[in-house]
This record gives sequence, structure tokens and C-alpha cells, in this order.
Amino acid sequence: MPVITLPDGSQREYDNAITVLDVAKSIGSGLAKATLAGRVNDTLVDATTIIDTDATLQIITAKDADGLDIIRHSTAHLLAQAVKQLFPEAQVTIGPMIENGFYYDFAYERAFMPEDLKAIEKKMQHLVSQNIPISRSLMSRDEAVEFFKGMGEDYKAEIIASIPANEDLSLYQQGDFTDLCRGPHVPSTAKLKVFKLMKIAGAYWRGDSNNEMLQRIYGTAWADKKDLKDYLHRLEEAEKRDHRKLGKTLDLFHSQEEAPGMVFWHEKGWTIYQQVEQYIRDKLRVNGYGEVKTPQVVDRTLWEKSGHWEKFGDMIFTTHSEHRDYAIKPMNCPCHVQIYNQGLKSYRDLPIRIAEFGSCHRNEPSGTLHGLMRVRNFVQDDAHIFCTEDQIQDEVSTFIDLLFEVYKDFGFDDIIIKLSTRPENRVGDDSVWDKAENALELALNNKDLDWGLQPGEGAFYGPKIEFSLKDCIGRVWQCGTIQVDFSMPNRLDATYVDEESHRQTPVMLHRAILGSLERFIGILIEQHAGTFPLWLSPVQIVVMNIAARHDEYAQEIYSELEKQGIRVKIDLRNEKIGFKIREHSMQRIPYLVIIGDKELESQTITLRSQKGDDLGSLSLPELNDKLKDEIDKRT
RNA sequence: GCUCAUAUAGCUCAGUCGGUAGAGCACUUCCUUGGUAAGGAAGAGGUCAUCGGUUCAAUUCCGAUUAUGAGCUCCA
Repeated sequence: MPVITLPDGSQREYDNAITVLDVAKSIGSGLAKATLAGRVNDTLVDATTIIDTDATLQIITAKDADGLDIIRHSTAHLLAQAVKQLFPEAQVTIGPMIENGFYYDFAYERAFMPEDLKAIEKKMQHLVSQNIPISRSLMSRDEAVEFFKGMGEDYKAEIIASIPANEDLSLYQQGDFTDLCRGPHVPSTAKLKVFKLMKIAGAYWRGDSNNEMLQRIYGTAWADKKDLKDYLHRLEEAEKRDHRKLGKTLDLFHSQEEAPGMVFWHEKGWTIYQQVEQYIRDKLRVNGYGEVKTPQVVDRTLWEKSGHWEKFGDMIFTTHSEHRDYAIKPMNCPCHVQIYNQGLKSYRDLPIRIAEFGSCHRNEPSGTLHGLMRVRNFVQDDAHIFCTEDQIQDEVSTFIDLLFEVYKDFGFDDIIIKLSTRPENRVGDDSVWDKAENALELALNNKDLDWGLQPGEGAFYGPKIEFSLKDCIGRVWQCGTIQVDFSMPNRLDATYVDEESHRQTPVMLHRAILGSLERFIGILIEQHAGTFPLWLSPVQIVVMNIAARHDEYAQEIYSELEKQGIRVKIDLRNEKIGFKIREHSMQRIPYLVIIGDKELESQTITLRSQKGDDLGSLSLPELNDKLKDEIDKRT
């Protein structure tokens, strides 16, 4: 006699054990039709699951986030069924749902082609129209291994074999296709209507690059057609913001075959770069950092001593001269320790904060290069803080404040924070790790920040906090970081004298806010879709004439603005004003100044915004004030 | 680094089922001096990524290389 409690608190009593779907039916036929699954006592289950005791129940439909997840997961199975029907030799592996959709990995001797994708999608549609019921059954582990081996599904059998023997496994069957799965799934293929296969890509078996490569088919799936259309539209819009595309059309930078992973900054791009660098330089100065500059080519023995050679040797560019091997520096920290080591340091000197915009080279694998986001030559807003263990928490806390201040100035407030703790392979005593991890965690909690834990993801020398920003396509890029390092100061013989006159080893904090300036500018380009706020705009204002008789006055205005330090250009070309406005608007110039008879007569200028608003006529001092004000506010 | 795809004018892209290529924009010259997102005309511009193979003939077919793109793996 189960009593079912619904989310609104109402209760229904049934004479016998009853399925989720039957409960839905008893509420209404519309709900029954929409039912995809149920949440019984906080556990997601199939619609066909039988409830035989008192329970709370939420009917899951496509309107619930969980419902959409289930649709995506079930669509992955539908994809696998279609592939097996079209390519019986293909072996299935795994097929989870992901953000916006799903994928399924197959092992197949021949590469799937785009035409195959079309055929598979058609087959999927066909399976949907057949309204094939999806049913769940249980099997012991060993039975399941035999079952899949018998079907020639070696990968599936391998997955199952790695599950503890005493566990029963659930299988989902839809027509001629059976897959191992935890579920839940939709009750029949007819519930899956809105999907699209997106692309084919390689993916390593079990995510290990030592294993063979499988073929992954990505798809997107939604509750209704409008959502799919919106999603595809979002992708199109995101493509327009692609920093590589904007970098070209806005003449910011380029790269070419002779220097893969390196950036040729053009005048306009370099102007942005310098604005960003100068901004952060000022921030560091007023926050107690001293800026330094260290060599780019340093004998490899230093890198051997620091431990980088052993761990990252194959990614370090090298050069040699007179029988000595040098590394093109992949990072600044060992050099900063050399500066720290000049002269004896007292505990009274700590903390010492050393900053550098040092050009670093890392020979990143060719397949990972990506526009400005992943390059082989980059500059970080890098700094190292040498301090005592007791000073760690204060330094971390102050750093986080500074980081948020900077991100805010750049218009970012959606920041993802992750704390990475001790990995298996590490240096240093556990007691020291305890102390460092606690310091980082405490600093985060004292600020009431949301953060995620990444156990085991810390660097070999210490735990770290990572701060990431999302780009326009939802890709997450790590920018800021603060890492505690117990290893390098010791390896490179850094010491200080404590209160009792004893030599101690300082702790070193590695920290960056923007991370790679290259990557950060890539994110800025996408964030603003190329239309930068005035303070970052490479060209802030363009002065243009209506006709040749206005040249002299236009030139005067131009010179005055230039004297004020405004990044101004002048356009006196023999073109119609509409043509010039179009060109400069497309180049995202924030303000356009128009000079004609009217302006010449009244000794004013007419101002037009990038968006196309007519801002009326202003005197030169008024214009200067307006620009200065906006630049200072960084809006 | 791995899988798959791509590489044609400064840019965006057509095209050649093997017979040395075309558009729009940009560029140059001339006309036009025009008030808020494209005024008109003419002209110039390409060893079809590189190297090799097949062929009477390769930009086109095949192979390798390099770079780029989408993923995977990696990221001090």
C-alpha cells in the first residue's frame, strides 16, 4: 500500500506496488506522455521502476535539468544502436552525456567520414520513429563479461571486468542493442527527437595516450527544436568572436609557418598588450612588488638543479655555445632565486616579492597550439614571494584580494576557483603539506569564496589555487594561480637568518593574476568581441574631414588630442563621410570626430560613438574631459 | 605527440571528373569635395603550402613534409 508524496507535498495512496509511469498516468495523461524518468527518495530511476513502499516521487520530464541529461545520455545509446546496425564490426565503448550533448567512442577499423555521420543520423531518426521500448535488466558481473565477450565487444567486457565481482550490473536493451549502463534512460526511443551529430574526433581508450585511439562521435541533444536552434546560433555567434579571426580583421597580430606557436604582434595588438602590461605593472608596484629582469638563456645546470630538466626536459628549447648547453628559459623562478640569493637575507627582509615580465619559451606539443590561448613563447605577470611559513596565509589572502581587484577592472566577475592538493609524487614532509593546504583553504574560506577541490592535482613541489575565466564558447582558461613551493628554495640554496641567528629556508610562492598575457589578451578579445573599452582600444578616436577645405582645422584637433596622450588617428582621404564612418566603425574605433563647415564655423567638433550614436557637438576641452574620464573609469 | 580534416590573389571564398585559374572586398590610377555604415570608371595582382611520384601533361591523382582547424593527451 505505498503512499507516494509528490513535490508539492500532496500524497497519493495506491493499492499495489506501482511504477513511476503509472503514478504519472494516475495524475494525468499529459504528464504520463511527458514522463522520462522519476526521482524516488532522491534517486533517479527509470519510468518503469516499481515503487512498493512509501516514497517521495518527482516525475522527471524534459523540462527538468535531469530530464535533459537523461535525454542526452539516451541519445548516446541511440547513436550506438545506429552505428551497430550500420557498421556491425564497430565495437562500442563508452557514451556519456556532456555539456550541451553527448558523445560515444567506437573502435572501428575504418575512419568514420562526414557522410557516415549523415547516414548514422538518418538511422537514428528511423529508430526514433519505430518507438522502440528501452528496458532494464540485471546481471552478475561475470555473466555480463561473458555476455559482451560473446558479442565480440571486447572493450565493454574489459570495462565490466574492472568492476568488483560482487556487484550486479544493469543492462539496457533497446531492440537489437544492449549496453551496460547505470541509467536511468528514457522509456522508449520515441522520446528522443531533437538531436544533431556534430563532429568526429579521436579519443584515447580510457583517456590514456599510451592506449589506442578510438573514434569519438559528438552530438548535441535538446528537449525541443527551439533549444537546438538557439544552441546552433550561439555557436555561430561564438565563432564570430574567435580571437584568431578578430586578430586578423582588426590587424592585431598574426602567426606564420616559420614560427609556430609564436606571435607576431602588430602595432594595434601591441598597443593593447602594452596597456595591459603597464596596468599590471602599476598594480604590482603599489602592492609591494619589485620588478626585475633576468636572462633568457641560462646554463642547463641551473635547470637540472631546480628539477625542471628532469621533469620537463623535452619541452625546454635549448641552444649551445662553446661546449656549453643552455636552456631558453621556460619560467622565471630559478632566476628570481638567483636574485634573492645575492646578499644575506634576514627574517626582517621577508616577505620579498620579485616580479618580472619575462619572456618564456616552452616547446608545447604541436597539437596543443591554439591561437593566443596556447603558445610556445609567452610573458606572464609573474612574481615570486619569498616568505616564512607563518606568512603564507597572509600573503595568499592579500594576493586573492589583488586578483579580484584586477579581474574586476577588466570586467570579469565569473571566476572559477580550484584548490589542488598533494599529488602522489611529491617532495616535502606531510606536515608541511598539511600546513600549506590548510593555509590556502583557510584563505579561500575566510573570503567566503566558492571553490572546488582537485585532490592530487597539485604541483610536485606544493599545493596551488587556480583561477579560471570562461571564454565565449564556454571553454575555461586558467589565468591566475598561486602555488606554494617548498622545494625550489632548498634546491637552489635560498636561505634567510631567523631571530636566533639560524639559517632557514624560505617558502616560495609562485603567483600570477593574468597568467600568460598572450592568453589573457585572447580572452579579452573574445570577451569584448573586438570592441574594447576606451582604455584598451588601440586607436581611441579618429578625426575626419568632410571636404578638403576642413583639413587644416581637422589637423589642429588631431594634434591637440595627440598632445593630450589620446591614441588618435586622422583620416583626410578623399572619400565620402559615410564610407569613412563605415570603415572606422568596422574597425571598432570607440569615437569618431567629424569636422565640416559647421564645426569649423563654431570651433567645435561633432562626436559619434562606435555604436552609431550622435553625441552632438563639443568643444575641444569638453572632448578631452570626456575621454579622460572614460579612460580613468576603465568602462 | 595521437586521430581525422584542411591548405587557390592581401582578405573571404569559387573552380578545374588531369590540358598552367575566377568572384567580391582590399590595392593602384583617374573622375567625384560628397554631412553620419559601401559614389563612379579603368588597371594591376596567383610557381594553386613545400618536396617527390604517376602521366605526353599535375593546382587537380598518389606519397611524404610543414602549418592550420576540430577533438584526445599534456600543460612547471
